[in-house]
Amino acid sequence: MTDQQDIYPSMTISTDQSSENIAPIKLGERLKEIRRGLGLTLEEASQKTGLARSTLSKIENEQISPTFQAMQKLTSGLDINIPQLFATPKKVNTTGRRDITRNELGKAHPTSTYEHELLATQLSNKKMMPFKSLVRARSFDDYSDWIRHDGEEFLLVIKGEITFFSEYYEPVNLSEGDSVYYDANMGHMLASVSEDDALILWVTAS
Amino acid sequence: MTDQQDIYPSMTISTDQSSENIAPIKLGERLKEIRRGLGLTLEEASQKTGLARSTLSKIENEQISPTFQAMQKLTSGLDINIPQLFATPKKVNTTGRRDITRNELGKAHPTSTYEHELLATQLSNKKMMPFKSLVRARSFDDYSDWIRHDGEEFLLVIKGEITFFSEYYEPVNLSEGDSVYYDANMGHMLASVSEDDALILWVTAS
DNA sequence: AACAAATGTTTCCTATAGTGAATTTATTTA
DNA sequence: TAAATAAATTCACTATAGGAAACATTTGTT
Repeated sequence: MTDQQDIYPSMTISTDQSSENIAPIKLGERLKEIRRGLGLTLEEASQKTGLARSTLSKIENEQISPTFQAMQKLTSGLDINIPQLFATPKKVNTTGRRDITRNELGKAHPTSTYEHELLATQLSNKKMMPFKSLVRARSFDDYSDWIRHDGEEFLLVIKGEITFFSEYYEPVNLSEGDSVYYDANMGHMLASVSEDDALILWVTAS
Repeated sequence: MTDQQDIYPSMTISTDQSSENIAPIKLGERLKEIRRGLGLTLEEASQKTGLARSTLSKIENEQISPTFQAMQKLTSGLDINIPQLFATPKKVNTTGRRDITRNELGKAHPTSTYEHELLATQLSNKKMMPFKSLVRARSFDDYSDWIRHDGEEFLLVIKGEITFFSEYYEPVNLSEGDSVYYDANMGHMLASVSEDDALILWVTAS
């Protein structure tokens, strides 16, 4: 699945762990709060960070935009967390999106071991990526190696029966209606047990 | 669904964004990975970020230390978040969790309009919450108001037929195999059309 | 191979970040 | 209150980031 993600925008998952997407960040203000919170003067902060007193002053007053180097000195010197200093400027607050995919009318995406049908491909930047898959593989050997990628995955058997192989567990058979939720960093793969290819629903999030 | 989430740890969804990683940083290297991962050339990245191609090249090769301004352009232009920039992608937190739910053996959770069956309840702090639901409601009037909550939702009709009502769209009928992906902030609700209660799979992420 | 097209790097210049010293502003103390 | 001291800001300068274009390198094509 992973290899072609770039080509399919609808396959992109918005990782969106962005903190409270607060306004266009007032880094200076923030820094001042932090320094004050630590009860430090500019001079003391200067000592700790190795940045000139004047530089700190300018940063706090938004007169200059510190370099990454400077920020590293700041964060290590004052022992603060870089990600916190940032805020993603644009809050995408998506609301009201909707995408219906009729049965069998998803976007086909065949591989050697699966016949994927991508769902909700009209929407990009989703938190989840849902798709149905026909499991063509019949045994472990149909794969060259474990499948492994970021995020978590949920799968539900819609039709047929499969064996679910995973790196840290014994293989287990899943029948219609059975489901499994797992960490996708753990190697995993599927094989159909039933005569016909099994049909499953897959949802990924990262 | 929302009202009782606190009581059920397995219903909690990990919003993530925990502080985690300490600044390691080969920023340039990391940026290059990200850009490449997005399948962008320097020129394309330049267009998206508003930073000169040469500047991007220098940043990637650690020849300069970008200013905060530049970094903001980077993160908003490439739609990446800061943790992503600072996280070493190597740290595979292979938790190796796995949770199988056999057909009809999920955790029952009945309401007036739905008969929910929670799946993967052994795991807490998941990115997604999957559950099957029998749709008992037969019409719009069975609800007092729109259902509305944070996150995004994916639903697939397993059995029967339903009408999907939503705040900004006309009602639409969904049959077996049909699915819909929508923003859960948008008011939504379901009613069974079929004689028997319809069975659906639901996955939520926020 | 020879060429063309694209992608990436380096150069050279301007704009701006960073610094120590001078200046101003706040705070303390007599 | 003013003087003394501490703290923060501004000044004048140097160092470095950012941009346009030249240059180099890679990739694809005939």
